[in-house]
Amino acid sequence: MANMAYDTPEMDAGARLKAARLRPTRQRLELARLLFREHDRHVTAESLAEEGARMGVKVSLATVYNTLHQFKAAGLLRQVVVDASRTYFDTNVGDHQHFFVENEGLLIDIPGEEISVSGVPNPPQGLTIDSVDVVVRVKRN
Amino acid sequence: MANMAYDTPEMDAGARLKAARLRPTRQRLELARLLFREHDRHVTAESLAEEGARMGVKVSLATVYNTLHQFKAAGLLRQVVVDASRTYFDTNVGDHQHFFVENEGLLIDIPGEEISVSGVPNPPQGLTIDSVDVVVRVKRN
DNA sequence: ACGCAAATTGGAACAATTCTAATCTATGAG
DNA sequence: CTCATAGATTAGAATTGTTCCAATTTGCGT
Ligand SMILES: [Mn+2]
Ligand SMILES: [Mn+2]
Ligand SMILES: [Zn+2]
Ligand SMILES: [Zn+2]
Repeated sequence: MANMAYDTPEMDAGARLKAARLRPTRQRLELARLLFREHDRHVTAESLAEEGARMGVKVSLATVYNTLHQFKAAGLLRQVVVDASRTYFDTNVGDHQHFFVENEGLLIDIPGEEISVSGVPNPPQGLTIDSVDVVVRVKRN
Repeated sequence: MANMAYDTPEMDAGARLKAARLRPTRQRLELARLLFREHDRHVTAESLAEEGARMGVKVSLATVYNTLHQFKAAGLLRQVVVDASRTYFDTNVGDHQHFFVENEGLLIDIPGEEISVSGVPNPPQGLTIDSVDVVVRVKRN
């Protein structure tokens, strides 16, 4: 077997779950296949559930929520906060930022190398930086 | 009368509403007084409603929501998206960014002069930049 | 195969927000 | 001033996204 990165898009769903120490249940396998079929997907619980339904995957909405949170906890997904009423999950866990198309609820990646934030002051005493998130809000002309 | 900026914190609630072309109702006046009493406040509808209740201001929650949105539309407040389950409003409408203390739901201002974002690529065709928002997520040690 | 911890599920519960339709009020025309 | 009316407020219902719950099912080590 060729040398392979720990977590690659071409890694199959089973291996992914194993690496994350999550039981490879039918639901998790099928959701992982949907999620990691392509790169850089941005989904909400609802959108993923719908996609599952369309693809004939039988999973309850509760399980979609559970799975997204478990994948996030396992580092397979990251959560992106751009909208006060919906939670987005991102299959791209690397360093990058986002354009957010307000009226469409669409997220577009900005590679981490392109963008940079400088001059972030030290946080107040007793606080440690977790992440620096940039959201470029854009509107369709 | 001394020369005065268009929208200053020391401006009284009535003048503020007049400048924003909003009828100076009792509720709007009282909420404006609470909001602009100090600089740089970050409130949620719930927190402002509670504060009102504490201060003996009689306003319904529906009106708090209406008022926050109207103030925002009038440019008196800006909305800050940092949490997927709550909407924050900011009395500081100038250029600045935020620390967000995750578990406490607390927002802390970062002056706009200190922080700077560079390398934002041009948005995809047909999209125009609305704002560039930086959220530095921090955790209590 | 069995037993059991872990996972799934439908539906109830929740929390934040918006909506509705009835009532009240600021305002400006007369 | 008085009044008519457009605009504002309100209680409570409705909606939405998400979490919780208790019952059932399933993956997996023995
Ligand atoms: Mn502020
Ligand atoms: Mn919600
Ligand atoms: Zn992304
Ligand atoms: Zn602020």
